[in-house]
Amino acid sequence: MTNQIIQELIDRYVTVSFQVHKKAESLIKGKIGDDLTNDQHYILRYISQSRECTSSELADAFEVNKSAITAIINRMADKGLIKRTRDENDRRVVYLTLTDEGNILYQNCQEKIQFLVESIITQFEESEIKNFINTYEKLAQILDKKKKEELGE
Amino acid sequence: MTNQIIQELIDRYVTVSFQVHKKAESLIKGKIGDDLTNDQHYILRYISQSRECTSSELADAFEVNKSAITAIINRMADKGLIKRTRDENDRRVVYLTLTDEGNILYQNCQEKIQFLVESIITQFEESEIKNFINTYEKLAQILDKKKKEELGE
DNA sequence: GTGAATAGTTAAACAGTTGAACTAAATTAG
DNA sequence: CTAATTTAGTTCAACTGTTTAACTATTCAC
Repeated sequence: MTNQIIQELIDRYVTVSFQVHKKAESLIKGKIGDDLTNDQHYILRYISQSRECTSSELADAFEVNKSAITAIINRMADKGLIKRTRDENDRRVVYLTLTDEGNILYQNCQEKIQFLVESIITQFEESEIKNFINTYEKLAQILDKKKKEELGE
Repeated sequence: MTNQIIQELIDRYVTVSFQVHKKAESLIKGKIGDDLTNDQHYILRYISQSRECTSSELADAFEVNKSAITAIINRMADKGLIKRTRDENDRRVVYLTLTDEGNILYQNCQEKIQFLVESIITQFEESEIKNFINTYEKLAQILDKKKKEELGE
């Protein structure tokens, strides 16, 4: 690739990734409504998909400090959406689970988001969207490696 | 596409887009350092690329309220990075420009981010990354249309 | 058993966001 | 030409998310 082509690709990538993220967040927010923030919805998703979810795991996945997770979980626990349970074997560990109320709210939002994403994905050819997601996943791996490199320096 | 395939694609997409966004933000933050937030850096980028940038335009691009932009611009103007200039023809309008200091800081960060993105992009075959960005841009358009549909309802 | 590591919390400080109320200027409609 | 409406932007209160540093409580390693 020539320098010029690379410059152009960088510019297009930076612009479009920003735009897509902002637009997607905005659409999802419209679906979720005022009961949850997007982050909170994603945390409910993460907890419901993980077998034994802890604050540290969330902090890792979200790439934020554990205290940021504590704050979010506090708010959601106050609203009765999440329950904390101490591990009896290692009493430092706290497992996070959805309450019934949290689960109902999550499923409700999830369904709407599912519809939204489906209505978007199905506008692409199957091969195009599959290639897209494949590259996206490769990108995630590369970013992960990059992150570890930077930390290792 | 069968329902099952669609479900799987939705799940992969939601997961990977979240991951890539978090990882990319985290890497960029590492490059920018403590002088700017990622949002602030992107605002500098936007202003420096736009000929006559206003708060309303930024609010539109960022999909947030104008008052959110006012708050960000206030902080950056206080730090001497951005200058406000009233339009003499339409005195409601305020144009935003970078100060020299703002421009130097921006260029400095921009260079590092450029290197970062380049080191990532060049790990893909030219055709793969081009296809990826093409689909990404198509996605941006679809999301835009979707947004307008939702507003129109 | 003592010192280091781990899981999580707390508190202060700040960035980002919303919604509503506001100012000031421009546009439009009668 | 005035009055009502729209537009650009700001202010304020309230809230979410984040970081950093200091802290508690527990477990691990030697």
